[in-house]
Amino acid sequence: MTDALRRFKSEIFQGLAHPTRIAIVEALRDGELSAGSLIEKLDIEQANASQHLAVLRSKQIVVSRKAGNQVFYSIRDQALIEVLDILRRYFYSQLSTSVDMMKEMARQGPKPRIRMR
Amino acid sequence: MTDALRRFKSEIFQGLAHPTRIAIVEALRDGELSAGSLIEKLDIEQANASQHLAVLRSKQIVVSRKAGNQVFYSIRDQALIEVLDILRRYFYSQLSTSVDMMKEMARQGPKPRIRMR
DNA sequence: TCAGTATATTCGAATAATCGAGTATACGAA
DNA sequence: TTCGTATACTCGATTATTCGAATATACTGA
Repeated sequence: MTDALRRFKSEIFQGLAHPTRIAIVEALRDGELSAGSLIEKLDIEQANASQHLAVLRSKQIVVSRKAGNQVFYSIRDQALIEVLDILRRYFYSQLSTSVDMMKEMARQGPKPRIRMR
Repeated sequence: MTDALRRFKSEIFQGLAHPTRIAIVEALRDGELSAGSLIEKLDIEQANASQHLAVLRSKQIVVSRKAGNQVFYSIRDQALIEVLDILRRYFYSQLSTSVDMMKEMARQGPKPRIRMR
């Protein structure tokens, strides 16, 4: 049983292990949004959004509701928001002492990946 | 800054996105352990353990301390334990209502990948 | 120095994740 | 039915993760 629990947790973590998917979950924090609203709000490709939403669905992180020809997504459990909040605090507490963070962020720069706003 | 925060979170999640690494973090819950103790306790290959520990180190999830011949690992921040606890509660609350969980768990057993929607 | 123990790293193969482009499906309105 | 919109899925290429095996490094004690 413990093993199943660990697999379950790792699936949740895997589901959240991408910046875009975190952005999606955070965007849903205050309530459901249609896939289209998410795409617009996050400025991502439609196909990409759909793929990430499929991942979130498969890990049971979000649930979807169909209304007419749109699909509304919402977070399945508030616990996940709690988790993100804990990590936000963790991030800032680390920031004050950790210069390694700079390394981590710089690692993103040199390669063709451009981001970093 | 929001972007960096999301990348940070996703790195943490990625670091925890493997059952073995979750087992390691849980084993460290009550205090530091040497790499050897972890290997024995979790019954995993030495090289594999070392690789997973390297991941956890690179994501700043654990810190290591060298003492003579051995290396002791501990969790960098209690926040991560909190996160695991939240997910444990989440798991059990889902269990009572979610039959999909069984599918998820069954998927882990035999080799053939079933694709269900 | 050498031998033994503890841990880390490298290698190569297998698997999985990711992306954009293209295509398919579902729905509402005409 | 057909059209237009919203969303999902498939494909192929690229990159990342994972594993065990082998090797390397670091430390201790003789």
